[in-house]
Amino acid sequence: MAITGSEVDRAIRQSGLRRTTPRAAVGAVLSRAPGHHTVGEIEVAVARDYPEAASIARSSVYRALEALEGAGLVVAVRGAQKETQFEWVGKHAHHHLICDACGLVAEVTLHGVTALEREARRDHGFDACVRHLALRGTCGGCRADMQHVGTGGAR
Amino acid sequence: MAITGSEVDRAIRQSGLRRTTPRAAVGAVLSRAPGHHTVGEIEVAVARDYPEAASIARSSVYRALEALEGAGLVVAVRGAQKETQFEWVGKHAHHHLICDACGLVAEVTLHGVTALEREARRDHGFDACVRHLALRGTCGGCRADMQHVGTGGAR
DNA sequence: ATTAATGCAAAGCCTTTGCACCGTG
DNA sequence: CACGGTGCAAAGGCTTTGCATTAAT
Repeated sequence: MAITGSEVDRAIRQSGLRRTTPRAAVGAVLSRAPGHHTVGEIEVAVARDYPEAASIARSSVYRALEALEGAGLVVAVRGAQKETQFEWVGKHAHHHLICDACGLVAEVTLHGVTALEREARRDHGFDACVRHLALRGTCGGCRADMQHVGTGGAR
Repeated sequence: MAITGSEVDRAIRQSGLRRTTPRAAVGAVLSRAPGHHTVGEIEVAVARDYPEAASIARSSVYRALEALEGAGLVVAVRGAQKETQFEWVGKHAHHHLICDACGLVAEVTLHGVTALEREARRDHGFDACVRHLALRGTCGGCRADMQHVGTGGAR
């Protein structure tokens, strides 16, 4: 016990999940740090922020994330990198612009996504759930740089 | 050499890549079978369709896919499943609606995506490249079924 | 003839799983 | 008190990498 992130705790319980130390700690860490995080990062943050919780096994972090994801409190982002990344789901869905050149991750709101969901439902009878959407591409700065280099390879 | 997929061969060369047997075979197999394919499936298909090519190592399939992806001829889809899936990129970008309930994959065209790219560029100066977009959610049929079951879990 | 890609095999690494013990409801 | 979750450690499986050889330009 302990680790009373209050808000997070409530969210966990309201999802019908048992409030356990690993889940509370993982939830607290993620909710406090917006953005994408690997399991390793989460494990370190948990150990750092909750030394009292002593040892939270890595497998427990995985299982906690699985539970939280199932409850819709966390989204898993399986991107280009091998390691899956996780992110706390805030009030409203938001979106990320990930630059393949410099790795920059901009957090923005794309209104077009709503239109997209509507289109899927109206034209295809599909109930899309876009809790999180990441668009890959090139940010303005890097695009300018590429002009200098010339024939940039791919990736 | 051999395996003259003509069209695929040309695409490979025009991308500035060397046309090698593994690349040509992998490209031919993918271009002939629309949809997502795992490395294992591709390996089997290559061995089946090109017995003449004798042995194409699995690592070569991986490297060929990496090269083709870098050239923009193939897209990698890292979804919920552990195995990465690959797909040949046809003329126009298309989109997939993946039902989390029944696994159905519908291939559709979402015009809203273009608007989304425009929005990213205009409002955020970001040059998004959406070659392939998969929307997860629930298809019409499964949504109807869920009414019966009641409190459906997630995933 | 150069330079890069392949094949083979072994290592890597993230993730999952089994089982006994402990915490939660 | 019963059930579900946790810890620990080992297994699992997809992917990557090193090096000598072979193919492509």
